[in-house]
Amino acid sequence: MPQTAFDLPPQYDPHDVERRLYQRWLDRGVFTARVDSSHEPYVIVMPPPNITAILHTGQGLNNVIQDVLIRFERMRGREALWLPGTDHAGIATQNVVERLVTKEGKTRFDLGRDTFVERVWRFVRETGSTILEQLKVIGCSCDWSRTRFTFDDAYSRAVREVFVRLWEEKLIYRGHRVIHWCPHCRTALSDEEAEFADQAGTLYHIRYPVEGGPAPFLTVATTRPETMLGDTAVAVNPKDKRHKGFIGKTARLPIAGLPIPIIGDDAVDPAFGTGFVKVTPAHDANDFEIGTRHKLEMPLIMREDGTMGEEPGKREGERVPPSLRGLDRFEAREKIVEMLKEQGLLEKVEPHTHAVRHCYRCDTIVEPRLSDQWFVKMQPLAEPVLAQYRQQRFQIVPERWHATFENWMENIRDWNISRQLWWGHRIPVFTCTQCRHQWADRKDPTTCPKCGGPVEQDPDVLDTWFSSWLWPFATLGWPEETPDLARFYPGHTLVTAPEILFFWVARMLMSGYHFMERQLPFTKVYLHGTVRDTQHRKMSKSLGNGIDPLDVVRLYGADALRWTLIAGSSLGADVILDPNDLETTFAPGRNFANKVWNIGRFILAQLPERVQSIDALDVPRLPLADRWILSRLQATIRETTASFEQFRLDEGAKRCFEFAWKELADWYVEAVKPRLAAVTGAEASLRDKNTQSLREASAPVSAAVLAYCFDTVLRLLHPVVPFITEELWQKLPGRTADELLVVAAWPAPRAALADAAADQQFPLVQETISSIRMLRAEYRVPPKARLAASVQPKSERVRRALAGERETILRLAQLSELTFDGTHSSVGAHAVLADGSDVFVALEGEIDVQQECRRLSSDLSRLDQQLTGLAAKLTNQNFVARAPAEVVAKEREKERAWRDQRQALADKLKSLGCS
RNA sequence: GGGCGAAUAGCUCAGUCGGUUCAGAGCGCCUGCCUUACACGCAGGAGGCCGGGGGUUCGAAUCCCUCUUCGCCCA
Repeated sequence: MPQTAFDLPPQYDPHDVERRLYQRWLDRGVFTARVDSSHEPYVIVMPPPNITAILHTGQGLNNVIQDVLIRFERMRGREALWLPGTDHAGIATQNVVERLVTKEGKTRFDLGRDTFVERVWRFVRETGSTILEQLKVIGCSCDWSRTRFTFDDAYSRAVREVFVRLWEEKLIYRGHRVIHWCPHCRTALSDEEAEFADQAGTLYHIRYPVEGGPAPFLTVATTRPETMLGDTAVAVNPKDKRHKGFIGKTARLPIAGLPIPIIGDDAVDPAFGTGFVKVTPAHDANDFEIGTRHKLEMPLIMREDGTMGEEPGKREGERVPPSLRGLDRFEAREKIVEMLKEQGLLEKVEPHTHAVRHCYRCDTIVEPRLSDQWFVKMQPLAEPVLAQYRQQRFQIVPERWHATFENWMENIRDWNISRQLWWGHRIPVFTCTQCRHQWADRKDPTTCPKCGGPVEQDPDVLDTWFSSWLWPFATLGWPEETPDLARFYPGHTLVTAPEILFFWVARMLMSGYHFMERQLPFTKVYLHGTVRDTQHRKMSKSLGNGIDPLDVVRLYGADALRWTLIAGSSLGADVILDPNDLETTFAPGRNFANKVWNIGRFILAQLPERVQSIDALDVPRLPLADRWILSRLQATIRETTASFEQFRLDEGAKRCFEFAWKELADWYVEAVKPRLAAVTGAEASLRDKNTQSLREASAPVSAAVLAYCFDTVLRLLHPVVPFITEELWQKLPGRTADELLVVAAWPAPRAALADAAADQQFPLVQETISSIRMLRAEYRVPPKARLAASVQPKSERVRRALAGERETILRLAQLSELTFDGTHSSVGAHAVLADGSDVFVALEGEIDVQQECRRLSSDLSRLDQQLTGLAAKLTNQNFVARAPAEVVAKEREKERAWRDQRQALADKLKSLGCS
């Protein structure tokens, strides 16, 4: 097979490669987990994105992390299953489709429930898998044959089964209480869905006249004056001495003009506002508690859409005056404040910043509202999971989430699972219109099982999270006992953002434990960071500070995107990207890919058709450079593997970068060029027959080493940058047409190739070369000028190491001559290596002795400073006595080397006649 | 109000067990190079009181306390 490496373009073009390779992986079915294999499974379930979603950078990060892990474990021989899918996302989807319907000039009410739901299904069929297609573009190796949707028939059966079981276990109940209501989405929300946001508001101090009290009026402070129409009491803390005389008296509610009692309740905070609190039981959760204790009336004074008044069909006018009826709650607020002002009842207003809950889907301010909803009793589900956590049966990484998780689990609150939506799993609760019997059913009943009367189904649907909390097993076919379920449950790692730790992760742990015979769905939860802009603001559509990952793929390639995301996020830390400067943000990834490409281009061009196996080499007899690079590779394998195992993906990626670019390309490749050239005949300047034969003999060896190193580092890099590595790996000699890197074996370190001596000695070669290069730069020696140099090694061992790499030093330092006897002509530049070895470069006529003196004495004084510090340490009895012997020994060794170095410098200064 | 995290080079960040020539990387900057794998590159270089203060220790970027600034979560 002729080498085609030089046909490769000098710049890597990802677009050509990515689509083709991804298709090849798909065609070969390498992402499909086999249910019948003998390999131990490794399972990740993807956090299902909403069907309305298009890929943003945060999801990019989330999925690339999962892809790195799944590719890593797949290569390690596990039966890897990465299960993808989408979430039907009740509120979000209903909102999106409602907007589409609005554009058509209609409302969902015009269409009616069935037609609207059919319209949503059409939307799902048309665009529901957009984001999954986008994941393919960035290289995600999901098992697409197992793609699931939380509204699939089978999945829906699981949801219903879970509801009915919980019902039977009496863990589902009907609650009458104040919940979070989104007037825009017209549905209830769970505690988690109603997010706090600080808001600059106003505190209104309002006077309520008092009948026969200690004062003509009292003053309440509120941020929501419009709710006063629903007040049924004023409360004070009975311990509040200021207001004691008021309890038992009656206040007259302004505007509504109703008498309301003044009551005492411990829940009132005397320090807030005036100490008087208006009590609106139907529109405030705390007031509801007070109202319950005092058996107060609880009138609703707003409709579901957030306008003032009672619901249509209900009695109007009792509390909301006609002038306010139908007004939006915020317009009503202004109007009420105006009315109060006119009546002289507005005492004062002051700015007041407070946390207000907003709908997590539409950002509307949530209205607390009294209503009937279905709740899940959570404590019985949470308790055993918390116990499992404390027994370390699963782990949250990074550990700092520990307290947050425990705190939430300990104080878990019941979960409002009903949503007043049309798009979602219909709640399977049925009521007999005749005998009022109510029950949950796995099948849709036609008649009441008790009396045979007609039945009605609850009109509401379930919270979306009530289906996604079943994701790890409902996706595998539960409640059926499928082979997939038996094989791939429980899974292993869950990768997600901390935002949904409670929404989703905690609940999955609970449902898994509860419904899957006490088997937790995964043992590791990796919570990664958030993608932010340079001002540390979360990327979001509304801020316009997002980065479209597909733009990045188009401009820089998928590998560049992946590289930036992985290398940029250390364990659990946020990733900062600059949406205004994609070049600075993503060019490093592209540049690295290009570097790998060119390393490949060079190596492939050098390799013969048949390359020796690394096992065939007599490793201890190899040149130092070979032994060194092989040893560095073993370290790279070990460190990268360990990093990936601990989710330290950035570390693993950077270690490979270091090896490929710095160690392999910058040093080893450069070092072996002469040896390889001897075979290709490109460099004919061979000095003698001995050298020639040595070079010829070592060319196949260098090829073997290069091939092994490159093959291995491609494997190590593959999880992070799958495309370019696959493309190059397939071009290595000896590859058969059907071999794929994606399923190649993860490298194992070979103990025989670790070489501590080479690790120590090659850096001397590097240091020699660097010091000569430094002198060249210092004296502005023209790049092409070849110089004569002489090194006086500190020891015989060093001499042998340097002499063994004489050719390397000659080439990389651009020398014409190199001796190891330390002899030198009169004029030249000097350097001293860390171990005290002496370097001299002949620079006839170009040397400035003054400059030479300055440089060497500055080195000397730096050393002196270091030595003084070190001496102080070593003469400190406390240090010598208390520090570990090993540390003391190291310090002594350091001192010895520095003294040698210092001596050599001093000698040089003397010989140069520096003052 | 309670809790968590962050602060290290101009920028974005590593620094895991307190001790290695530990003060690092990438980008940016300066100097010189198109050295036939790569200018998306090569070689050399400048640049930091490790946020302030206090403490523990033989020894602190690293552990403790405190202050300042920023971010997040929960009520």
